[in-house]
Amino acid sequence: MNKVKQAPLTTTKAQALDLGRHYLQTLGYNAFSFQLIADELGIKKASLHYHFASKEDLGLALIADYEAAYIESVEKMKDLSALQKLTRMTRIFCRMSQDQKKLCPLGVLAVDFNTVPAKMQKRLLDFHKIQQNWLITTLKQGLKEKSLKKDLDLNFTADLILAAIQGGLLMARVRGESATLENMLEKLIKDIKR
Amino acid sequence: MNKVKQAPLTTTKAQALDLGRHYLQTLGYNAFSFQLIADELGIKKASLHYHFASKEDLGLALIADYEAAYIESVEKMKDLSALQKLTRMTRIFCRMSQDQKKLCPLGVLAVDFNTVPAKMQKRLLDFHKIQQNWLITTLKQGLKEKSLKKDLDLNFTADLILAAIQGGLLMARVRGESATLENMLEKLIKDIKR
DNA sequence: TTGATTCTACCTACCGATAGGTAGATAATA
DNA sequence: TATTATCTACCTATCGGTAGGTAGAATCAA
Repeated sequence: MNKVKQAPLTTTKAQALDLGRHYLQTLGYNAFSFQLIADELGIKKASLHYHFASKEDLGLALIADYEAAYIESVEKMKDLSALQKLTRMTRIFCRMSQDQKKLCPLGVLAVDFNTVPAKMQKRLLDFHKIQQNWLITTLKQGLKEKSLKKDLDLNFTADLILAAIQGGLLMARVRGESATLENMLEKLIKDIKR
Repeated sequence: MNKVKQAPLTTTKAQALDLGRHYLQTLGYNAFSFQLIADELGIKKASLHYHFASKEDLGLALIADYEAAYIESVEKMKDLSALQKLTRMTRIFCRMSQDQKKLCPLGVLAVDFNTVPAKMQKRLLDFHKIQQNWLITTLKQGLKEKSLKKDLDLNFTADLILAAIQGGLLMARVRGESATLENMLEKLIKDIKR
């Protein structure tokens, strides 16, 4: 008797965000449009502006969305060993690449950085710092667990992993294959194991 | 008496290419326009189409231009040791980042890959393979010269260096500093030294 | 319970700006 | 005179964004 109205499985706004992320990851920020998303949803572009007042709005929502997903998946790993965490984390990006050679939204927006509103630039930097800090913390955990080489340079290693992921995603797209990325990240972790 | 007409120091076409590369590296492929370049040159957009019939034309020229510069600088290094080559090569990208946090044209076009004509996609792959092969060859040279660790995985190391460069450039832009990239590439080379 | 009101989520129709690109005239040069 | 390099003027398509309207669901008051 209560809850007569069944809520839609996914709202238009949520679907729009999904499509937005898809097009951001495949086409880049400047090559995807409200029109593209609206067409895919079967609604009018103006209706999309009801949910996202501006492209900046949508862009900020996409970053927030991706960040929330990242934080959630990191949260899920909190009881794992450092090595397990690192492996799972890299697997996220391998799957991303396997899925139509998509790129990390952060990497895409880094390329489009200079064409994006200042507020988005700030969010990007904040998010990047979160990723960096998580990696450093996880590497520290690995040192404590004695699963990583004890003379590891934490900052360097964290940056190298982040760069390898972003660069590897680019290379996977150009080559049209994700295997190299998977091998690279796998070996990279093996190299820091003691 | 011969050569009455002094050739312009740089032709309009060459200047357009320089500006095109500049905007490609700072804004991405889809955010720079003929208008932008024409304005900067002080000519009309239509006049630019005299030199480059289409944006694809300009894009192909930019790739060819960058490739030529790459090959030339590689040619200049041909008598150096492997370690010197690697150091000089990474320095090219460090300077790129120092110069207004520019990205590698290849990395930019990898992000815009799906929005770019097939002919450009092919050239990108070709060029990428050239870079990869050069790195592998140089690493082999390093093995012969006994300056690199003898158990080095050549393909992995070459890919890692390429990825670290592309990813590092992205990170440098988001962070607004190039120091990390320089440190990263320096340490990466140190790590493969024996 | 009914009627008025407000809210949600869409619509049509349009705006100015800019994109890539073309036709054809014109000026300067060899 | 033929070629090169530029111009003016225009095209169509699309961009992000807005104005104003509407059907239907939800909320609130009598």
